[in-house]
Amino acid sequence: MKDQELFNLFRENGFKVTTQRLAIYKYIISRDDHPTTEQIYQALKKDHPTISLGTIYKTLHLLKQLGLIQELGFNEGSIRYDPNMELHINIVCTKCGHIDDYESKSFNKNWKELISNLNFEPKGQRIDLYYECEKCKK
Amino acid sequence: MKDQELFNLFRENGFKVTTQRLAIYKYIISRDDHPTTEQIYQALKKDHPTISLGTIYKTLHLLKQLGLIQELGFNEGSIRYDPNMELHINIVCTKCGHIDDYESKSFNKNWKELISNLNFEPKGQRIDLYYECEKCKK
DNA sequence: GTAACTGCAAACGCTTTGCACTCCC
DNA sequence: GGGAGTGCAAAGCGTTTGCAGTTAC
Repeated sequence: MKDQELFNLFRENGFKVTTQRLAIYKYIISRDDHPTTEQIYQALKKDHPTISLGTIYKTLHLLKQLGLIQELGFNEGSIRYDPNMELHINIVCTKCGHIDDYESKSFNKNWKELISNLNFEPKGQRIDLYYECEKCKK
Repeated sequence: MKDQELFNLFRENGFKVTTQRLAIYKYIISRDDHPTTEQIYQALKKDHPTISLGTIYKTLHLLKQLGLIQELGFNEGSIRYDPNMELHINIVCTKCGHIDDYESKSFNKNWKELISNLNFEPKGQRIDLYYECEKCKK
């Protein structure tokens, strides 16, 4: 998404474009794992020393509301934020919590078929596959 | 699972069989939605007036450790407990949090195929499909 | 008898809230 | 200029922990 489109999306929905909001969104899409709030906070403190956790939480809710990110709640306590809104599988390490996205055309085809046979309209999905990653096996 | 098998599973793993543990497990499997800790607590207080939330949390961890239940973390804050350990789809209402299990043979077939093509061994999965239920639409 | 479990209360950690100050538009 | 947003600190809430009393075996 171009910056201009992002700005418009914010403004059309009555939200202001601020340095903090841009920094948070850009940070999330720059990563292919799905960071926690704390990771976002730690990473942004370098360039934005006064940024607060409160702002990060508020911004994440806003981004979710705009359909730009998805929240993935886990049992470890923390929530992770996934900017990949397309149909995909989260490959999750149960030890360290690392997440990789995985795309399978045959899975997607089957999923769409399944959805078209339902008698209600789905609003989204979450597909997790759990395993133990190489690092954690050692 | 027969009571005797359950007792043995507990004892083989060095855990004692207690009234509270049995009550918690039986309550979870008696329901087809997936209750929260609070719901379990409220329901069991009637027959077990002195039961505590602490005991419920400890027991749930134990049941998870024994592979009898699965924890489903959501963003609403609370965790839900699912005694269905077979491959299935959770049909989740995003408004009220109600969950129904759904089984699809063609999905299961496709999923197993997908898993057999991976270069690592999966430890489990979680498949959620989100929608808005009839009650919440009104 | 004794090691494990329960129940209670305090502690914990992540998230939300309230409010004065600041900044976008 | 005015209202929305930020940053800070306090409050909130689900979960975990510690420990004395109790129970399974």
